[in-house]
Amino acid sequence: MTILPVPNIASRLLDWYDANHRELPWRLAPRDLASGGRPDPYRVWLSEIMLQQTTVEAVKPYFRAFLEKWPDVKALAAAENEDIMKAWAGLGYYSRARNLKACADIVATFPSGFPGTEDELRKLPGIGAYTAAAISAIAFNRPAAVVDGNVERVITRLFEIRTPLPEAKPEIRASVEKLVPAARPGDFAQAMMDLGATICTPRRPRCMLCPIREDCRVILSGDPELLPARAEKTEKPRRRGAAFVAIRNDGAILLRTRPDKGLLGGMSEVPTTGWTARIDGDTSAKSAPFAADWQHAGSIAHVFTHFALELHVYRASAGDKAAPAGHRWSPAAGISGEALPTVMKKVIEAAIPGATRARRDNPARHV
DNA sequence: GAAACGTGGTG
DNA sequence: TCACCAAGTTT
Repeated sequence: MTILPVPNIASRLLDWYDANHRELPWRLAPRDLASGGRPDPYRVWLSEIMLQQTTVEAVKPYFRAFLEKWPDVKALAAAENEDIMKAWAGLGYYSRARNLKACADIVATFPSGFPGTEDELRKLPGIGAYTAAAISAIAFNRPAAVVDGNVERVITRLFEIRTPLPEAKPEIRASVEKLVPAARPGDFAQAMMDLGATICTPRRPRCMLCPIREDCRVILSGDPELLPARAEKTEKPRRRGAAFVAIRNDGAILLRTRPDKGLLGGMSEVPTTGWTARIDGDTSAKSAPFAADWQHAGSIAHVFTHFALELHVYRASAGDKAAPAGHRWSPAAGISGEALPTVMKKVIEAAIPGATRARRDNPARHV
């Protein structure tokens, strides 16, 4: 009797990918892919850094803006750090922007541009295990085991790995290494991620549409939604503080720049009481940058990865006062172009509604 | 290994 | 309102 060969998991996943892959700004157009083209390593790198812990939809406009401003790694290396921080503002995890620039500076000195091996990529700032494997596989078509959050979800369900993360990581990696096909490792990596993003979703996975459901252990014996299991997380502390929006006669706002390291490193902010300490900060107007008729303008709430913050916002007219040491007056028309993290945009909006919105007539508007 | 590090979407 | 989570890296 004849036994028909059963296509293996990678084959079926790639067939599904060919028919169902997402078209994304950093991916090659289908016809270029069909003719054996490879995506530009610079674009792959840029997109992968932006996509770290960040949704595809959030990344798209930033990716387009960066590519327009800095079309290649040499252009990015030639850019001012400050301009990169401004362009990154709102995307979060700002150390990525600093590392992006540091990495560009290094790669711009390499005659052949980005290296293609995981080991070499791994040495560059901002590139860890995942990103090194992703660039190596996607841009250079090398058989790297790409393991991100999507892949962890797909693999733990496929093989019913009930060990909680992060303890299960080595086992997951070993499983992926066995699956990576020699022919199309880059497409395989992206297929796994697309499957995780569109079919094997965290909640309510669409198992009926899954190209590898026949191989899936958990679909038969359990609830896919329960995997991957995760170690218990610690409780998120709440912190409080006050923020001060000083407004000069011409509408300029008093700003300062945060230190390069730590939370919101290198980003701009209005003066505030301390609020990154473990203890609650002062929420009164007592520690304002200078004496003035500070008016309470309400409070804003913002949730960071490891703590929730409540900032009481105070507003005052500052006349034509000179900026205190370490501070500067930012012209009203240029506020939307400042490197302001979202929490600070909330603060300024609470004091001056509409102040941070980019306007057509605003020359400082970025993007 | 654990903690620090942003933000926006979703149920 | 809240908890979870998203193409993770660094210290």
